Amino acid sequence: MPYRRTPAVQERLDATRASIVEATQALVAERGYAGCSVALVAAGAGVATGTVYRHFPDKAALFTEVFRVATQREVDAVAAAAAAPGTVAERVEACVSTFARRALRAPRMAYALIAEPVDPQVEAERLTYRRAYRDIFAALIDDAVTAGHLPAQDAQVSAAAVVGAMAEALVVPLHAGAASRRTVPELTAFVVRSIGALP
Amino acid sequence: MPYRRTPAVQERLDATRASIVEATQALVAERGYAGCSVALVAAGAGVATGTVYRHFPDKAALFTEVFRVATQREVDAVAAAAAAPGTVAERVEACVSTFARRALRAPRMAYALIAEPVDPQVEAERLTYRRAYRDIFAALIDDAVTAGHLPAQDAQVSAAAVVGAMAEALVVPLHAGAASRRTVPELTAFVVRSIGALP
DNA sequence: TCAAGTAGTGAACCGAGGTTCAATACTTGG
DNA sequence: CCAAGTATTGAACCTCGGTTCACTACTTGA
Repeated sequence: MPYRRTPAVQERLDATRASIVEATQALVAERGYAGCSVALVAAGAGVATGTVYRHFPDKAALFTEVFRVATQREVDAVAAAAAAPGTVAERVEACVSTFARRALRAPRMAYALIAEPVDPQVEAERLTYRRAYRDIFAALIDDAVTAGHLPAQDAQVSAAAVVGAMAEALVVPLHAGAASRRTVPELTAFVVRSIGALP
Repeated sequence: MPYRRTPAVQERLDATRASIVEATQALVAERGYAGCSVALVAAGAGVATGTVYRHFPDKAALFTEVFRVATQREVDAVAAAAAAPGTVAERVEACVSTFARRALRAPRMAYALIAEPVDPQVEAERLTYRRAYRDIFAALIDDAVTAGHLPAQDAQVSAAAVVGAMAEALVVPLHAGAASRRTVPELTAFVVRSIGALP
């Protein structure tokens, strides 16, 4: 009975796969999707280009996974902020400032996740995650409207608009490399007003 | 004294150029940038591919011009709405509904202008036009704040957020092909609230 | 040590689509 | 009609980065 894939080997395989993902993340964070060839990824991970294809069917799949992992981290952070106790305004403020501060702390990566042109497969993933953000805000808004803390409104539309407002208000600062000190509080105030909450 | 470029010839050249631009617009409106090869553009304009390159240095230049013309039309429409007399709320409402209605009337084109992945040169143009939209709203907000009709706020941030809100709230409807009847009024209400205007 | 089988390699391959250019068809003033 | 110059053509070219695959190096249990 010859070769079997032992736990030790599996572990090494997993480590290689992880290092590929890691190298890709690092490259995206440094130069965005644009400057991210498979050859560069492989070099970054210390493997041959062919090895990348033993772990991912194609480049899009690799990028999709990297995008998914990075974005899920952000979504989780915002969801945690939304789950904290407090008034609607406080919770929304927490969400917005969490999102904005994290984005501004890693501007190149944030730009890649939010706005950089990507191929259609990754773009589809981006839509999925925008929906995840939207759902967080929609739930918050829906509850507050039901409880009478917010004026009647279509939570889906409001939530989508909030997500767009956050993204757009940060695109220019992300390009510039840093936001003015006032951007985050201004944006949170904007969002609080937009859903009709009292500060 | 042989060949000179006579007015008649110049007219024909201009017409060819225009038909190339027109064919590109039609193609983008129909299938987006993704399904828009130079060969297809040439076929649509009834010329050979080489002819396209006698009018534009490269594909990106052609696309940039098409994008610019199409977007300028939209910006002008919104600017006209902003210039109409009325309260801040009324004028902002007019801007938002103008933008939204026009987008929903030509969803594929609107998606191409607002959100479809494009190559970096066209993306740069997109940023320029987002800034144009932003400037319209920023001027409106600035004036109203100065006049005491709106609470103090950073007009640049608010305006950027408004633009993002409009874009994002429409992306899903544009993908779906049509918006719910409520989307436009909900969005206008959102924007009016967001800048602190009284309806 | 060995046979069976898998992971890793990286140079070569490849396709799609933008771009070029030699050849052709026109246009112009005389 | 002609010479000089221009517009048009479209098949061939080129590029470039994703993908493949024959080959090598390992790993495994007996």
